[in-house]
Amino acid sequence: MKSRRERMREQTSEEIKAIALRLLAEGGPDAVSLRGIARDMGMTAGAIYGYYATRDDLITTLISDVYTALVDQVEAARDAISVEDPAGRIVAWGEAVRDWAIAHPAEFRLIYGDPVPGYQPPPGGPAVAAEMRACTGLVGLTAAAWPHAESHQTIGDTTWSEFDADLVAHVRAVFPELPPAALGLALRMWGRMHGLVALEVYGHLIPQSRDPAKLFHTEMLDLVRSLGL
Amino acid sequence: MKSRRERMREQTSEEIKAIALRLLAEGGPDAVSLRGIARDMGMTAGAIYGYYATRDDLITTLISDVYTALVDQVEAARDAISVEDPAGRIVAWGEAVRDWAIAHPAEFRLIYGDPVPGYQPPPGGPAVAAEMRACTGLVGLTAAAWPHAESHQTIGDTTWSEFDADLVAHVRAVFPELPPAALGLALRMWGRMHGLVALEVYGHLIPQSRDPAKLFHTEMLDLVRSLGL
DNA sequence: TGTACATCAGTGAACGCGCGTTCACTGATGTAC
DNA sequence: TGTACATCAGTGAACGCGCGTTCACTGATGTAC
Repeated sequence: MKSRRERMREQTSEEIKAIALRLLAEGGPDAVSLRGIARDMGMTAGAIYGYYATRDDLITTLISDVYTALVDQVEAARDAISVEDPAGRIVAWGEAVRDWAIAHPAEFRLIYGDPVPGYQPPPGGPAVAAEMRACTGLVGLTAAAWPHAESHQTIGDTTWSEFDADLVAHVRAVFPELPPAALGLALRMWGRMHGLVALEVYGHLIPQSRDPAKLFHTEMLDLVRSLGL
Repeated sequence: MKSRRERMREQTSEEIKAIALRLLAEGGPDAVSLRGIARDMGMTAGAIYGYYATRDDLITTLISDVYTALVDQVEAARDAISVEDPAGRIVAWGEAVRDWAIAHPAEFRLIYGDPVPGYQPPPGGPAVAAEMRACTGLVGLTAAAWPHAESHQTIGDTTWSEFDADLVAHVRAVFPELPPAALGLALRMWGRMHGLVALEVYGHLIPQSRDPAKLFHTEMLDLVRSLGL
């Protein structure tokens, strides 16, 4: 049973994060400062140290939260499509990534770009757990598509040693039948989903394309087609 | 005939940029400040205003220079391969992008990420010219591959209206035979080359892959294969 | 129910820092006679 | 060649700013009797 004080603490802690995200969305990475957050909350900057040990601590929490939200949404989009339709699930995953990125460009930059001036991420990265989930999600999609995709890939010379040992152990435990080339394919799919979205979010696609959504959709269709689905 | 003073001016102007780039490479975006540059040059911060009207002016010049250097290198890599080998030229282009990015990660971030805290790019973007060159280069590669690629693409419902009018005018002038779907393909190729490189430069691939170079190479081979080359 | 004490969230002032930018100036370099 | 003047690159001090972080404190909220 949480005391009133505990509940208040949690609420304030959440409010700090919420306002930090709002400042991020409104003013970009530079706008996220302890003083700015405190100002917006009607507090003193020093008060935040009652909730986060340091500015970078807060940023790390933010990145982790945001990455988790992204993965939640992307997994949900995938699960809205039947497992009988691996191609649909891949496309849904990709489209969900883009939809989220377009809806939350500042958060996308926080995760995949330079987060905030002077920020030093903790060893292992600020959002290992969420990134791992994203990665295994992609491997799952690849595994489902592999029966069709295999014949379209050059699998001969790919070895497990090209990948991180922990990742390999995990993948082989969950999908014992999968060859190393499939893991490579999963990472390449990640790159393919990331590329156009990153270009668009950072403003490099807008001068060229009037319909980035369609461009991305075409790319996703081409992706599943190249998988033989 | 340039006077001695003029030559000195140019030299100092170049030195400012060179030191800014060194600081960027060594200390990240936050390290690029007029005071930091002046300190490194043994000058006063105010002296820089004799060369650049404002900090953002300098950054804009920097971005433009760096983007130009990238495009120079990428075009050279392409031109090292015979026009008889469109697939080889595409792969060379992609590999050159990655090689440059890995050799100059800070510069890559300057171009494709958030450049520097507080930087406000000029209208039209800081490196329109270089980006246009990159874009037309990709369209050229696509045009060369189109005879083989066409049958592998879904071209039916792509229209010119999905793209920027100026870009379309330029493309149609240079490659009158090319359909709109080819322009879409060029942009998607851009995304495909960008994705894995961006992930790697920003540290999202390293925890997973021990050999990102090979992963990227596989992706490029898959790209030309999917073009029917 | 009322009082005495402990907890602890938040204050406000201060610290030292580095930043972009301005400006009156100095002193070396160039030019004209 | 030598002198008088003009140009102009760079100085150094100052401006106001916002930042992260610390710390002695206040005053409200909770707890124990």
